[in-house]
Amino acid sequence: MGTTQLESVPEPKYWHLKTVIGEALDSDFTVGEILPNERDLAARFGVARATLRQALEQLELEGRLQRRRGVGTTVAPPRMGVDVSTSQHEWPGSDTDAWQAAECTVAVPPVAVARMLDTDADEATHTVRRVRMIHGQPVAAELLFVPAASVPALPAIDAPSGPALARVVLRELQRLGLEGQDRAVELGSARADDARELDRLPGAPVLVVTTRYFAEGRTAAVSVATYRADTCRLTFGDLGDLQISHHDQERRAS
Amino acid sequence: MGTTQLESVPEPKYWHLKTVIGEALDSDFTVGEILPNERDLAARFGVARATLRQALEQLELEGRLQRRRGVGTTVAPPRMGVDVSTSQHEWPGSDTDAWQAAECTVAVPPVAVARMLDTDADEATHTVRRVRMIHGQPVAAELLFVPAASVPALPAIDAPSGPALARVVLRELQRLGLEGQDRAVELGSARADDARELDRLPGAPVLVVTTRYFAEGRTAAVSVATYRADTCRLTFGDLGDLQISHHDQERRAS
DNA sequence: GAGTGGTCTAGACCACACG
DNA sequence: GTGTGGTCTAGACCACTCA
Repeated sequence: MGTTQLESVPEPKYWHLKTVIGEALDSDFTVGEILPNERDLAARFGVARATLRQALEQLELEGRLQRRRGVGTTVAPPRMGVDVSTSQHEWPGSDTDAWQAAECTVAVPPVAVARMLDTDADEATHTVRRVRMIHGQPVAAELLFVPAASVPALPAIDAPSGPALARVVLRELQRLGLEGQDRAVELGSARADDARELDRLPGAPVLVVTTRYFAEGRTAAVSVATYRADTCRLTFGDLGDLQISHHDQERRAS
Repeated sequence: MGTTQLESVPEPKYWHLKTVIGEALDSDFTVGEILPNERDLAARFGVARATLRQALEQLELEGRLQRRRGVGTTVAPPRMGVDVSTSQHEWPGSDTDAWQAAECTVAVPPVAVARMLDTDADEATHTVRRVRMIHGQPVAAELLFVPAASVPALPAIDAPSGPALARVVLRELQRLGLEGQDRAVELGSARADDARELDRLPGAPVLVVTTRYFAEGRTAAVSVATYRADTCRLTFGDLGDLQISHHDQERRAS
């Protein structure tokens, strides 16, 4: 009868920990500040390190913490709004926007992409690989699949390769025009190559944005872009500028 | 010199496990089939159960497995495409679509929502709570915040409450018309109440869709909908019908 | 009650960053 | 080298489902 809280529904420890630490982040820490290391924190809360880590993982998933091996755990800035809806009739990366370091090879796309492009399952396409940078940070890694049929002028000059070829392919797409697009978003985990470019570990949670581009009455290209789920809030429209921190939601009045 | 694989860059065990099991799912299992239990699987692969679980967690995150306490682990069906872009000038849930079990209270919204609504931080709004069902399964739990200013006809008849009031509020919104909307998607983890309605454990990964509805030149309502990240692929446009399994992406030709 | 996944522990060693 | 987070182990107990 000493305790004020009946334990009829025992909340998991890591869940309670997450709440406690989350509140501490709001009140006692500022963005960029370094937390005590995991062994100290675990001792301080009287739990095993694995349990403490479970709580930190959740907070990292929600974009509130950033952990780097060999460095430490820091308080993450609010997620940035990343606009994913280009104007309906313009190819992204047109001029001086945030896509960088294009590379281009010829490869057979995954069957799901081939299906969208309506090409044969083993037909190779131009495959542009590029990274989207914001504030000097990589936020997305993209593969853009462009069937030969969409860039008919190309085969004549297959001399350039790598970045040079990528630029040529993108320029040809501009000339093609764009009639519309289609999008889907789902949760995934970063492949090893994407993880490297996004400065994360393999398996890190990412938002996979699949875009179908239409031109001349058919699917002219398909893009698969993986966005860092921890740092990005994908926006469609003008919502991007707003300062939203979703965890505010936690404490709402009844 | 007996091994064919040089271990210069030792891949984590759970990562390798995930790949192996993932391939087995493609070749040896069918949707809905039950996997051996975790203790058996761990023994079979010669790893600790915690390591095996790390691999299963990743596969579940990618929507390829479904685990239920007391039951077992089953092969998940491909994610379903859920259309999130209602026609630009129509409120969702208009007539016979997939939103259900509306409830309505009056509550102070989280400050992030109040900011979008341009209401005072402590001003209460009508708060409609409903669940989106597809194929008999709950896929999303939504909170719709409607300031009193958006439904001026209401205060006169505040007699009904609960589901009845919810329907009245939604009907009033229809009358208001809709000029446009705005959306953002980010990764989150399910709060306890959402988790219950989505038939998941608290903390389960969800895609949080924040929508701003415009009418009469201002923000008429804000919706915060949490979609099950394991079973849903959010679509914007017509992409929803396509049969995409994203993990096809894994094995692409070089 | 038997069997499942979920939580938790107390260790150990490894890969990496930084001074 | 020292300190950090990342991986891994071999157990234990709990909450849940179902026959």
